[in-house]
Amino acid sequence: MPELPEIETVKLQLGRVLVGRRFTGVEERSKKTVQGHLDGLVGKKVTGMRRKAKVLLVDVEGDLTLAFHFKMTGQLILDQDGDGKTWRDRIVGGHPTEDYENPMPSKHTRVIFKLDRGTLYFNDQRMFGWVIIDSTLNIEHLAFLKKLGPEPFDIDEKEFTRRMAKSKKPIKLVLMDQEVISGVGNIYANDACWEAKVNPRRAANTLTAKQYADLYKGVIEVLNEGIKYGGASYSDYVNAHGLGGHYQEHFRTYGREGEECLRGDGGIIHKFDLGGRGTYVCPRCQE
DNA sequence: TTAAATGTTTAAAT
DNA sequence: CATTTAAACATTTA
Repeated sequence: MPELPEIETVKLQLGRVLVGRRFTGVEERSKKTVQGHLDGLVGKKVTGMRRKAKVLLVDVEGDLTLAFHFKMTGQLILDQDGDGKTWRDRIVGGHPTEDYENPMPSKHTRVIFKLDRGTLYFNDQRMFGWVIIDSTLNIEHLAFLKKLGPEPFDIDEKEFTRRMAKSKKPIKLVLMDQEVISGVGNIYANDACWEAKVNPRRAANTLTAKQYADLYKGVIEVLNEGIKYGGASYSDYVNAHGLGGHYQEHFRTYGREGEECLRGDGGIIHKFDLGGRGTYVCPRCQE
């Protein structure tokens, strides 16, 4: 489920307990998920957690770093007592599914990290996600990370405008282009456009100065709100566990097809396809 | 049975 | 070259 706020939530919640733990074993269940040699982790402690856009970085003793990309359906589950059975001792993050409370490992478990206390499971239903282990330096020089644009938080309105206005593509696609700015995916792009009263189809170089400014503020606002609410999830598993993920209750447009616009302007949220992704607009305030 | 799903890459078409 | 469209990756669920 991974957009920036969801990964940030995993970093914060998981980081609290994972930092300081020591790897005691690894099990690679899906070869295609992993790049590098995980066995180098055994005997080493986690020293820190970082995030670059939608990529989670776990720093480990000996100048090692693990990089996780959740893509559409990646999730991390830390089972703290290590029996894999009950969910009450778990810290879960990423794509919300029944696996949040199912016994671990499940059929979607791709990598198992055994710890001195507890077990960490990387699950990924659709197997688009990846885990890369390498030296910290090499991870930081990964092509994937190097080509990422800055996160919205790291640029000002002027730079945001400059970057957006370079393209004629629909503004929503430019928002989601990780090489222009990074961290914004489909949900937050939809909501940011609504915040700014901008039609997602509008050519990115044709917005008014006010619209660029509003869009910049909108992106920052929805991302910050996402982080504040602990990311988004479809199910209520996370809520039931008190482990975060309430942003879905605050979606502006995403998943609200047929519902009234939250501005109360009487518009009915309309869904259409843009660049192959579900796109939601209020025809009243986003024209 | 068909469509769609919170990501990214690649190729082909315009 | 810039942009658009489609498909691919693999699986589940509505």
